[in-house]
Amino acid sequence: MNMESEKETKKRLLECAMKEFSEKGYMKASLRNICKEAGVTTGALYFFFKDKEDLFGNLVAEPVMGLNKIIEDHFTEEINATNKLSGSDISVAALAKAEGFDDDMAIARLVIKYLFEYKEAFNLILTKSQGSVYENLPDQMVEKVEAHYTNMYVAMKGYKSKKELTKEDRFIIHWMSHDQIDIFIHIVTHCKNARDGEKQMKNMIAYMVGGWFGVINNK
Amino acid sequence: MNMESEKETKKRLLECAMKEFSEKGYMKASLRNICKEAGVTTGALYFFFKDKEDLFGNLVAEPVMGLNKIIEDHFTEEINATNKLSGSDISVAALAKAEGFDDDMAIARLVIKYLFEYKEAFNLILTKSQGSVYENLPDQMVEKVEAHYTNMYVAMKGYKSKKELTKEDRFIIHWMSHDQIDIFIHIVTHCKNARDGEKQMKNMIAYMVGGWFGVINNK
Amino acid sequence: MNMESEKETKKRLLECAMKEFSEKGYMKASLRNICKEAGVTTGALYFFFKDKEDLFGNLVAEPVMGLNKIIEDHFTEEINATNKLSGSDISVAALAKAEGFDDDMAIARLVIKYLFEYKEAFNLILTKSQGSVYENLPDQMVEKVEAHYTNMYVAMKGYKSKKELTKEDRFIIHWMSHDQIDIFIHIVTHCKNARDGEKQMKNMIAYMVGGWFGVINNK
Amino acid sequence: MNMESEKETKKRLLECAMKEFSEKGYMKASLRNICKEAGVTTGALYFFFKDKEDLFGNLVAEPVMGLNKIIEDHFTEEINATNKLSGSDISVAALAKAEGFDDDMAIARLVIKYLFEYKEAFNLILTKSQGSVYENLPDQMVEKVEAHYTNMYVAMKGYKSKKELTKEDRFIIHWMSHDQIDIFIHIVTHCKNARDGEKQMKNMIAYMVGGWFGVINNK
DNA sequence: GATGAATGAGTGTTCATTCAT
DNA sequence: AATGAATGAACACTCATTCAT
Repeated sequence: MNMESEKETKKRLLECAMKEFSEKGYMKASLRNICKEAGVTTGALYFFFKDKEDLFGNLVAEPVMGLNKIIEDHFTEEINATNKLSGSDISVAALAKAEGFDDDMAIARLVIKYLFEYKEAFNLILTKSQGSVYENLPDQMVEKVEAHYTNMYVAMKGYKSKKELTKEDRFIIHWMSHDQIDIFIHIVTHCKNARDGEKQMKNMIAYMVGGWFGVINNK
Repeated sequence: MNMESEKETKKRLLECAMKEFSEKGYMKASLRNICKEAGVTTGALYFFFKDKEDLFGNLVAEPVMGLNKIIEDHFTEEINATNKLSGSDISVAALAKAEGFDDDMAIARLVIKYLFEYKEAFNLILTKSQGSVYENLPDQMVEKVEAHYTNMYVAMKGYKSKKELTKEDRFIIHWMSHDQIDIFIHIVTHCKNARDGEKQMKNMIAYMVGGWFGVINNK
Repeated sequence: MNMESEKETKKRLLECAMKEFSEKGYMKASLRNICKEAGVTTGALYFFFKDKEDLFGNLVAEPVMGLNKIIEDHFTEEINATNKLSGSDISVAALAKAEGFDDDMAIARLVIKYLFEYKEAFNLILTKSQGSVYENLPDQMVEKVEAHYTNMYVAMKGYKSKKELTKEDRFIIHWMSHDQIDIFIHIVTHCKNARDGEKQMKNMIAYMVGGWFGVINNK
Repeated sequence: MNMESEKETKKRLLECAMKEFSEKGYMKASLRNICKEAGVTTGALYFFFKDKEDLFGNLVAEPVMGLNKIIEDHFTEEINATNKLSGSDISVAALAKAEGFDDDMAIARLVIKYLFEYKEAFNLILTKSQGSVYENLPDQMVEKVEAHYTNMYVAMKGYKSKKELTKEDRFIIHWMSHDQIDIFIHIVTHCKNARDGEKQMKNMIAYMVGGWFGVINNK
């Protein structure tokens, strides 16, 4: 068990952990099983990882941070830009329409590419993390998108400020933000690779853009 | 513990189970806790319920079946109707456009009303059932809707038969079916009552209808 | 395992626990071992006791409370009595000398009798409780005695109030309080029964009284 | 980690061990923690020390041996001297009274000075050694003192030989020996330095001497 | 109807220790 | 002189479930 392993034990543990977590979910996954599968004792696992949460974290932390960075880099600067324009002129609406969604497609492509780079990890977080600290990740991402979408919505509706938003406005904005994230989740959990993902995304963007106009023009 | 309880034990167990499952989710819920809260021993629970799954089932089975009936009553007969029409004439598209969504709003109203009648139960199934046999209920409902939506999609696209459906078509149909169900879930988990739910639903239907046309007219 | 046990399992567990704790001390005692010895599974133990601490508590809590009551009943009322006399007259010193120690012998007899009633338990607390919540019990008892002894010391020294106490006074009072408790501990851990304990106690009281006068008359 | 450490690793390990043992006691102390604190791996510890017991021993063995030597140098020669005198004349009692306690004060001063020289170590042995081979050190020291005190007691009582000692005599001798050791323990655990220790000791010696006469003159 | 007792397998985690390099 | 890796046994504790009464 020396010649063959040589520092690969950790890798093996991570692989087996990925398998176990993927099959049973965070809570039902058994560290004993992971170790048995990896051919080591439980003590070995605790040499490499602090605890169950840490083991799971080693599988998903990096991808999550990378994704957060991508989203924040994109949306926060966009929010700043929009805020500077706020209250200015009619072209805001036009801009939102014309450029907003093109932009979205660009970022979406980026996100999808990233999601598939770490497909396994994101599948884990998105569908098997209940019980871990990552179980609310989708919600957290929705929150991040929501600020951006609120601005877009205000512009497209022709509101002069966020203060004009009704309770119904806020509800549908939340839904659309949720749905945007859900689209990404759906793609990464239903497509086998990034190319396929991007291909399907075209229709989904069309769906979402159609949805937006449906909402904006409603009543 | 005799005069006061008398056959109310089961009711009390169900109430406490609802509370425990809602707070901790199916897996983390402890039967011990439920019994302690209900003021009985674990043995009592096993007199009324076969096991943990059965206890959970008693909380949600009826609402689920009721919902299934509503959906099936509506969609299966519609599918039959559509199938008889299949391949016939241009009016199908018109019908889909004109009546399809009106119809959808009607059924949606029905569904929402029903969901809120058993709000607690549906919240349970929809957000706290991981680990139980109900964890895939949303997916199962998506499947049911999908057949109906496939027909609608075929009609609106002007296809002569389902055989013309591409892989991309099937993918977006699946997504839209999923999204339809998600709309219901979103409403029942985010609105406090049926009236509020119906109110928010108008925008969501607009979103969905907009999305459909976005997809149908895409490219 | 039914006919023979019949509600005696708890008793058997307590007996085995007493044995295990006495042999290995609180920390090194193994619940597994206790259960094995008692012929039940670990789950059974947890039916009767909340956790390790609770099991230990069941062995010693009652005796401890009883002892506390005896001590408090005796000393707190005596402190009240002394406080009412405070600052009054010379007879206080006389009283302390003449009656103080007689009184002590009376209470000592009471305490010793009680200690031997629960000999095993007190041996446990006094010598094997490290790691449990009872590990500081002797210190706590010292504190209780200390208030009483401070009053006695003040009276015997002829001080008008506690404010006259020097740092050295306080130190020796603490030591003598500690020693008083230690006498009880010594007796219960070195004598086989109450009769023997009382017998030895006479000399120990003589030692303590002699010590007091040695201190009071010092310098 | 080379330039700076260079053979200071052992010293660092000992320092960290002292801290850990002092905080948690022998049993609860974690070698892992000690090594982490010292900035080395557990393997390093095992290069310098055989095992946990050996590590603890390295902190306390030398002081313990030193103390033993002081006590033995003093008491054993005294016992020899007394033995030679045994059965001789009345002056023995006088000697015991007059010189015995003066002598005790001298040796006590020596002991206290030594205890404070290795204050940390003795605090460790005296209050944190449960679970290690040193846990009975106080008892061992009591044994050593006991032989000496037996002789003193015989002399003061005017017995012609040890054979006259009753069970009660032996009991109170054991207690007084125990108390003598306890006085040292109390001082080293309650005083901050040797000067303070010696100061408080005067009263304690007065207490002990008073106690002795109380016992000798009893009944 | 319900209790009280008990099972047995499982959980994550910690520990002192070992040893090839 | 020290590391990094790994062992293996132990730990307290929790769980759903069973069943005689």
